[in-house]
Amino acid sequence: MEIPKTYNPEATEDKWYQQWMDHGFFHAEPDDREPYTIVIPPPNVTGVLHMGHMLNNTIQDVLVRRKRMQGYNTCWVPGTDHASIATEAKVVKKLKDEGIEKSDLSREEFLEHAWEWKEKHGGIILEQLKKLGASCDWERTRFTMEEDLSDAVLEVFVDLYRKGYIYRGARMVNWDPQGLTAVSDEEVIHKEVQSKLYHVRYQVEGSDNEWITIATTRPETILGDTAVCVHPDDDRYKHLHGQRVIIPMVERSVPIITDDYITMEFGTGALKVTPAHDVNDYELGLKHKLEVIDTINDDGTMSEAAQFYVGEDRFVVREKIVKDLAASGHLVKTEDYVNKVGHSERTDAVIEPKLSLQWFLKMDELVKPAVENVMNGNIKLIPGKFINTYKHWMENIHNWCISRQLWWGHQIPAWYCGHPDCKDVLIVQQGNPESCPNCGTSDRLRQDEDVLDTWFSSWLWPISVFDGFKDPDNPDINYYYPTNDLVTAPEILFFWVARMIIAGYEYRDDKPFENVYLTGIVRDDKGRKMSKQLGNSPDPLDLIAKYGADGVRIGMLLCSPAGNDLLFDEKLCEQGRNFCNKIWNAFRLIKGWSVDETIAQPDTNQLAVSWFEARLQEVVGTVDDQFNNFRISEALMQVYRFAWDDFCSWYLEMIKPGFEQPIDQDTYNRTIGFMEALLKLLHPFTPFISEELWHAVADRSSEDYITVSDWPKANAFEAGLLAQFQQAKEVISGIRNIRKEKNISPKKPLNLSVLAAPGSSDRFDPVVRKLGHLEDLEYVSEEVDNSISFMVGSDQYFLPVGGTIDLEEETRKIREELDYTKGFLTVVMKKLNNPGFINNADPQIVEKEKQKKADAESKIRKLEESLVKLTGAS
RNA sequence: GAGGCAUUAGCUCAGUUGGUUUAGAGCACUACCUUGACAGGGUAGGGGUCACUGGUUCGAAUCCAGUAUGCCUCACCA
Repeated sequence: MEIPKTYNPEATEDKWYQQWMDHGFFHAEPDDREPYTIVIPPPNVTGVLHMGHMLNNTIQDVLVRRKRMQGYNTCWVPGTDHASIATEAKVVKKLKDEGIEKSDLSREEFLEHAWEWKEKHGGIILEQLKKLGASCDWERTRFTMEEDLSDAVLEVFVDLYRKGYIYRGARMVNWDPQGLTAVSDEEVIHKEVQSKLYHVRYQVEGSDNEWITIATTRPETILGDTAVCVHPDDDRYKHLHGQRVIIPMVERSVPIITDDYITMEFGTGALKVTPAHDVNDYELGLKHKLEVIDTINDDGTMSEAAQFYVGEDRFVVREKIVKDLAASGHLVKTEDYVNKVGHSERTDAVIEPKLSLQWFLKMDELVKPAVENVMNGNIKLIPGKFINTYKHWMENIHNWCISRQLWWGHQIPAWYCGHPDCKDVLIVQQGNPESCPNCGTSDRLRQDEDVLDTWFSSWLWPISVFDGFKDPDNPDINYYYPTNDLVTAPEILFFWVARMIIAGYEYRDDKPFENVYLTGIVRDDKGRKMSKQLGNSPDPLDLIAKYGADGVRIGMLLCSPAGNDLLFDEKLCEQGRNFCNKIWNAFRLIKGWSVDETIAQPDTNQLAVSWFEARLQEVVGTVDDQFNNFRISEALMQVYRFAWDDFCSWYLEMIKPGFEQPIDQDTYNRTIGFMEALLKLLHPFTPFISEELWHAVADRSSEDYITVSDWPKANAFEAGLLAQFQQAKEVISGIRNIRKEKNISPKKPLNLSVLAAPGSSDRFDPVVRKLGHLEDLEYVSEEVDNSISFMVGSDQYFLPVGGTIDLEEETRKIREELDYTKGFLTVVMKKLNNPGFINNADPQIVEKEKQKKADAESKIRKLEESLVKLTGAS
């Protein structure tokens, strides 16, 4: 049989994925088994796969595949998000590139383009997930803007409106002048910016030369000032209370007001008040009934009301106004200043606080069960450190601005009647109203132009994907909800996770999921976040082409402790690929053996099998524990070492027949069984190669796939066996060590003499013989002359190496070990001589220390004897 | 500005309620081996006053306080 020297992912991945699909292994329907359910964090419908998705979905797939093998009815629901602002921005840009302005299109025309774009690019990312091996139930793929899910969104809006949680009002919102929409507080990213603090003096009205100096970072808003505010207790300004000042350039007279909101120490202690363009100034304006002059247009240019530089961008105007103020003698000084400026998460434009009519959702009531059930552990965040962050956010939550001035999304189900008798009467309902309930006419009804925030649909995801709104008592929602695990990035803990929890309790009176596993952020090897702009993010599909999907999955998981950021390095994928090759070659070795059913099982093989059997049980137990604690990276490392060290380096070496010799039937069968168990443990991590080898290692029926095989169960095992083998391993290492030091060929036969301590086991002696390449192994009752010795535990081993022995060298080695052991004994004795230790420590611990003492003493005795012998001989 | 999290080998990390060798793993590194699975391999080895300073304790990488550095989240000081 010709087996290639290396594993070829290309030749296997698509083949198995197709077969899994053909067999419907990923599709789930409710039955009487226990369900295990994950809903995917829906990626942007027009997005492409990046490293974050790669990590996130690999983890989900690992969890799902293991549960599937454990016999759960697993359902991983995939889908995409319409991502209103991101997608709309892309479509606008695409149209612009074609010379079409959004403003030239009607809403309907624009949406046609948008749907066209969605049809063309939508779902690419889902196809990419298949390359990764994601075992989603593709028959359940959902999209947040498909009909059923849209209906759910509107239904929830109407319901919350009727419950009094949703209101419409004029408020200061975060305005994105590039996206031309309001965004929620959570979508504003505050960045530190090096800017200037300008000190500008305003003349007191009616005075000759009396001035008040304010400090501002935004001189362009001076044109909209409607007051100057000082602290009531500020002695510097007390004589000015009640007076008025003249705003430069626009020459407007405005009052000097007082408010204890002012920090006297900051700047000059005098604040210019621009109610239209600052959140705090707006509050001051309301309180002091100030005029509001909106000097900035939606697109960030100066408005007519500004009077100067109308139509020019606010940042250009800032420079110009500073020059004007300097020229007119109003600018007192300019200093460097670092402040935080809000930027739009989606467009990165500087956010402009703007007064506008928006829709809001009141959060204070809704949030209560969501806080409670995370705090009481009903929903677990993993790692737990995020609970603090969650709690803090939830307790300081603001009302959620849910309207967006966009077209791509769910249009708000609210109508206004333009009839003169009923100015702006509001109808909120699902579906077009036939007529105005107030005046009875229908021809002047118009729907609110805005759409809803994207998250206003995705917060319903765990319910809506199972049609829990359309049909709240259907078998799917009853069976799958609440789901089990959610795997996502901490970045969207508030945007999405918290809000899903809120919606879950509001609409199902139950949590949406039990565990939230928060992954880290993928960074490059220099710790920078991977991003398109930096160009430091490898294309996941390129990586898959280069290292195979399994290799990349291992690469991702090797560096992904839960909740910590991971520094991704392509070398890890290489390591993953090498590991796949290692497994592949183990298979090659086994398949290369010829089996002779007439030969009896040699002792070494019998021992190897019993040891490996025990070791397998131990590893399965450990891996299960790690999975249960979401320590996925560690579970992988455990399996990795089990495969590489235990299986390849020890087990296969033990049972390997001599060159061109056959192996006995028993051992061969057991080995195939072990290989199968190993492949099962590997399957969640490396689905493709494990499926490939599953079929290569034995003949399978047409329904027999590792994907649907049973996960190994951890059975009881003989712990003593593992300890005895450990001893044997150390003896073998000792022999190898001496060979190396003495330059003896690894395969030259040697004789080993053992001076055994009472109670030591000789069970693995056949293994020591074989792997130590021993001619003979004998037990002696006293030290052997002319040989080199080493100790393992309390047993002493002697190897006659022929030729002369370097006495000095041997003496030095023994002294070294003696010193170490004496040092060790000292540490142990310190504890045992300490009455506090004896009296306070757990008796079991004391017992262990006593045992350590006995062992060390016996070892010291033997070493000293050897030393006497050596020096005595010289 | 307020909270939170971290700091262990060159790198990435374990170290599970304080006591399992005078701290472990993977990768990287060094030396040697290499025609019978794998040079993408094997064997062995070097490498850490567990960030710093105090404290609690019979005993601290582990608990407490402070310092330093880094990261995250929240926040309306112009």
